[in-house]
Amino acid sequence: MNQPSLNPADLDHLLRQTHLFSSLDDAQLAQVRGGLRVLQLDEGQRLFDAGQNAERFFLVASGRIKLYRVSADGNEKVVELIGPGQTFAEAVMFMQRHDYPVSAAALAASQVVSFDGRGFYALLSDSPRLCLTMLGEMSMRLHARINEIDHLTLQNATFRVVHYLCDTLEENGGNQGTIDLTTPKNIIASRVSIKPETFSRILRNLADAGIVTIEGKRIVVHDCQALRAFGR
Amino acid sequence: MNQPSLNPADLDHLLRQTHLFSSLDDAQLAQVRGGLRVLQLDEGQRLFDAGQNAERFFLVASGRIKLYRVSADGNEKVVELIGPGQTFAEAVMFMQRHDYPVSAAALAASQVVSFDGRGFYALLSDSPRLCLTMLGEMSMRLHARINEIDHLTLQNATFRVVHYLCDTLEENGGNQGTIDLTTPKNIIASRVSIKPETFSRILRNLADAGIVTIEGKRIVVHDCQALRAFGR
DNA sequence: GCCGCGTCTTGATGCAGGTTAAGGAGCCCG
DNA sequence: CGGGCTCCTTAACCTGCATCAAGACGCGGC
Repeated sequence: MNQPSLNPADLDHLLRQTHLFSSLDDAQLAQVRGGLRVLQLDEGQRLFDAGQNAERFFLVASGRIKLYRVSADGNEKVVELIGPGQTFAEAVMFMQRHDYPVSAAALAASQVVSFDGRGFYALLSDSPRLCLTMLGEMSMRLHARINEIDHLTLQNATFRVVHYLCDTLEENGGNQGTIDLTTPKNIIASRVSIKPETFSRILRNLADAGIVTIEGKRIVVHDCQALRAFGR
Repeated sequence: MNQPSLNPADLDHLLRQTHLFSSLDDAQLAQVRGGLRVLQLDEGQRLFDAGQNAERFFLVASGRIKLYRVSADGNEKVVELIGPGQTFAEAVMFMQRHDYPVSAAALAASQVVSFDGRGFYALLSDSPRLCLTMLGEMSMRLHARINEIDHLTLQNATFRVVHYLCDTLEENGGNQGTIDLTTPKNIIASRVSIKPETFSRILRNLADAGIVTIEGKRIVVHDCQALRAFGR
């Protein structure tokens, strides 16, 4: 629960390596620093709810955040998983209706830095370079969403699982072939839009086909080629 | 096929009422005009394919364009329908991989204006106001995509049809209660991610429930309230 | 150790929407 | 008018994934 509060040096390092802030000069960075707050979140703690008025955006320092939607009948869809070094909810600043389109909650104890949207908007309005960085960031997000829609409508559940495994494989330090599921399986299932039962079954199919080995929260991928090929 | 080529006055009018260009001064608008081309597309004609190198973005003057993806096994998903006055593929300019994420084709004979991406990028890089307009535009798109993911994962087919009907109802001149389907039903079906047969069935359900009347390509909505309520 | 609880797996059954197949309704063109 | 399009509808059947229902496997607390 009580992590040591982010020290100034670490915070500085975090800000400087955040892509969104990469084009800022010292004065601008100082202004960003002026409006920030550091939050400690317990496991399960909610950060904001969909529909809530959005004045701030966020950067994860440690832990893990889920962005999700809940339907009228209580079903939950995890839209995105956010890890250390990643920002979220920046795009909200530009929306006509000024509120969060998703909810956010901590999957584990987390440290999150929040920034003042208004202040950052001011910064944007006289720094074209910053704007272009932001535009780049947003077009990446947009593209990712189009891909997700593609996967939901043109591909099946197995494909989505395989895709998720390959993705986390290459972002978790190269092609070691081993994936440590930091995230609970039911959350991953929701992320790829299937039920936990189905996720379990699909993993077993992959194991039965000799493509992976499941050891609890550790998945060993034997044949990355075959894995990609397995989804359709 | 041979529509009269867009005359200069109409073109001027079109550019001036396009939201994306709303903040431009005369000099900037002149620069935009310098890099544009007017295209005449026949029904069914493709404008670009997914994966193709993207140097231009577009504005529809007349007609109707579909943006879509095709899966390995030949299935097609219409991601968006673009009508007169709307722009598309602007976001592509900012992507690292510089190519279209979707394909585009004309659903009917159309006139489309295309713009030079590089030139516009230059304009952006010294006009923060233009950047902010662009950011607003993109965050709207992003939000729309999140909603679509929500609808695909948390709502059912009937909901999506109802939602589509309500949307087109209010964008086609107020709540008259009558929708003229300018777009073929199989395209609409793909847009809401169902098969034509299912679309047909759902419309009949709505008709059987007395909520709408179907007269070929014309749908009369009797009770907009009940229509909204019918999706779950 | 043993209990209690949350996560994960496995099997049996159900159902929304896809698939297949067979007309019907326009509509263009001879 | 009639034949051949393409688009749409209807009906019978099928299937991928959800749902429901039991366990099994941790793992922390005492």
